[in-house]
Amino acid sequence: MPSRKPAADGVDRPRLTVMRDVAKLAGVSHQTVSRVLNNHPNVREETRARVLAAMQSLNYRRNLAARTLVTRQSDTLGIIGFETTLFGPASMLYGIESAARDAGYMVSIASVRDLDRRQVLEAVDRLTQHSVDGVIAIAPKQSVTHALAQAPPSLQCVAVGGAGESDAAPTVSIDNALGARLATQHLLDLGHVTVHHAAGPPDWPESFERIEGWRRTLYAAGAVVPPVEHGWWDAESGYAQGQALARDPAVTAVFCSNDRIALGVLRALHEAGKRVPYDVSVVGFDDMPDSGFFVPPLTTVHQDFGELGRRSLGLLLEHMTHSPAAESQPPDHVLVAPQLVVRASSGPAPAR
Amino acid sequence: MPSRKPAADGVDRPRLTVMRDVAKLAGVSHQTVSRVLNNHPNVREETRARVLAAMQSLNYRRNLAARTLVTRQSDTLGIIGFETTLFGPASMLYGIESAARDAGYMVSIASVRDLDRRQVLEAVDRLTQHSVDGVIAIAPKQSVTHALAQAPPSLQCVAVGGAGESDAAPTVSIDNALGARLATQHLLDLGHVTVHHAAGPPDWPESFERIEGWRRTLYAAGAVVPPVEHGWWDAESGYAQGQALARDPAVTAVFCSNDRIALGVLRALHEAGKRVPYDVSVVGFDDMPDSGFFVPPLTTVHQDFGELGRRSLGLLLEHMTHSPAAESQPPDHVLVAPQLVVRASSGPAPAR
DNA sequence: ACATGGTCTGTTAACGTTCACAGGCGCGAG
DNA sequence: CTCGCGCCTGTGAACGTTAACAGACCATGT
Repeated sequence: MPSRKPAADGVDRPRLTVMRDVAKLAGVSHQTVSRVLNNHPNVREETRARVLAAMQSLNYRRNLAARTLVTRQSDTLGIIGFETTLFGPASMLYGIESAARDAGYMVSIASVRDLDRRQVLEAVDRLTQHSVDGVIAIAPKQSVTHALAQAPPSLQCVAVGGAGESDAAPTVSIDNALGARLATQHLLDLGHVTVHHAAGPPDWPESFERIEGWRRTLYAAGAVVPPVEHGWWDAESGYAQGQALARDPAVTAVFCSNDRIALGVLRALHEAGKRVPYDVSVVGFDDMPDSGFFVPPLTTVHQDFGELGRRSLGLLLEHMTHSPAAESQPPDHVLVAPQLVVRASSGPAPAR
Repeated sequence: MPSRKPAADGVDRPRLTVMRDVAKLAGVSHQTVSRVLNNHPNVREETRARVLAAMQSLNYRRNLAARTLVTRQSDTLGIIGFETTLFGPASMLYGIESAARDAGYMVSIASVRDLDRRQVLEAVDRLTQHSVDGVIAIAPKQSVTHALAQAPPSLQCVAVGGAGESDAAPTVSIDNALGARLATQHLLDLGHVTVHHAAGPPDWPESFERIEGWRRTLYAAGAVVPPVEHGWWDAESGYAQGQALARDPAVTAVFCSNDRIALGVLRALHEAGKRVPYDVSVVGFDDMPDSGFFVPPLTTVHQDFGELGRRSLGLLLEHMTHSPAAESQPPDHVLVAPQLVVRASSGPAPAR
């Protein structure tokens, strides 16, 4: 691995202030400064104050690299990101980062373009080299958690968002099945005979679990389960699926696997002359910031991505503290409950 | 500053493999291993191969903390992020990160909740402590670039997205005035007598520059410049502005400061019975992934956030290499040109 | 008076790299 | 043959912090 970055021209060496400088000014040894810095109990109050004052006046910052070298702790967490330009992942990222900051950690991010094992392991490797203390993977597919299992065992990893259960790593995710049930039941309760589904990609657990939740709800209600079309997560795919649904007069209610798909479906229905919600009801999933301003405002399943991020951080920290103790028991899984947000896009089934 | 993170229980010390181990196995000195690692020219080919093989078989990874300690280079860049859950900032973040990876850098992120000087400086401080080699600030407001000027002079900073010119730091941003001109001129060319504007927050340079670009274009065309309402960047604000605009029969064309505002305007117009584009034309700014699936598909100004991220990284790297040389000349500013994307939401002015 | 133990502080040795320097070796020129 | 000058390699000392240990000091109980 050649290092092709601009070599720091060794011309300027500002000689930053270090512990010894502080120590000299405060008239103590560098070790005492260290003790003050690390809140050791056995420092006389007056000494501590003197050291603190010296640090202040010299504008001293401790050198984390040196600290990391000896403690093998970097106070840095790694995040493996995927599709972080989208609202969901971006929000999780943000949630993780703010929670991490509050806990005194820095976060480094390693994005992957695809979720294959090679790229994920490479990301883990880069993070490991930068000696992160733990890793959170924004991992919407099983392949990631599997890859994570191959990470050095000393490195604690947790997966967030997507793949529910997994014996490879602890996970935090939305209760997708519950969300799907809420949406579907809501539509059934409105009198719709059945509910169609505009799904996401079939190999994504998030999509799969929503399909299952939808299917089971229909089944439990004795409703027929219409065939499901698969697509991608975007409005374009929703538009295509929506066009097909609009052609079928039996369709009075559509549950979409996310809000972007719903946006496409809304447009397709509109162009086909179907009025929402009078002719067809539409429900989404995610509750993106502007979903309340679609035409009409979208009924959807709200998921709290920030909470997801915070919970995953909590779980990681927990595992980092007593890792060897909990070695025996299987990794735990946190499920966060989503909430139905009813707006104008869903209404009573049209009279027949 | 107390450190309240879980203390690493010093029970397990796996004693990772270090240079000395590799050296011993290859029958050379640790220094030769270092040379191989850093691609120094003066290593016999055969020796290099032996060392490489030893590294391979021991699965050696170099300890970056130690390296950072002595070289004062961490191969890590810092990003100061703001509102990173939104599409624009999130995309820039991603663009920066991928470009950084290609250049051999890791990125650490420090989000700020608000853009006041204190928080920005605190973010810089956290990044400095983790000894980043440079900083890119996603800085939509002047206050950030000003704060950046207070950063330790040894730390190279660039600002991206938003505030155009600034003598405090080099910047990379979209040519907002140009974008506004493209949008406004497009509507004028369609025969609209004038163009109204649904603006963003007045104290954001991005918003301000778009207003100016819009205003100047109208002025140059001899069109009257309608009063402008200010709002936030979201659909809710667009909706409110849209309701007011819908009441005014003179309004036949609206240029919105971003796509989310446009979404709200579209809804307001729709609810007021105005048909887009037959009664009123609407143009947005950003070209978010799903803007092509609004009802109707949105004509908008496309900005390439990823490119913005990449360019800012390039600029930063450039400044890091020959920083003392370019000391004298003022910081440079890169402007990226946006592009008009014509879709269905804009059309000829209605006959009167 | 003397051991005992607690509190506070200083000394020395890691941690794993890179840098500066010093050598050994071979080869062509004097 | 010897000198000098390239290559290639090894030795020692940083870098700035924390960990381990030892010592000084003070109070307390016998």
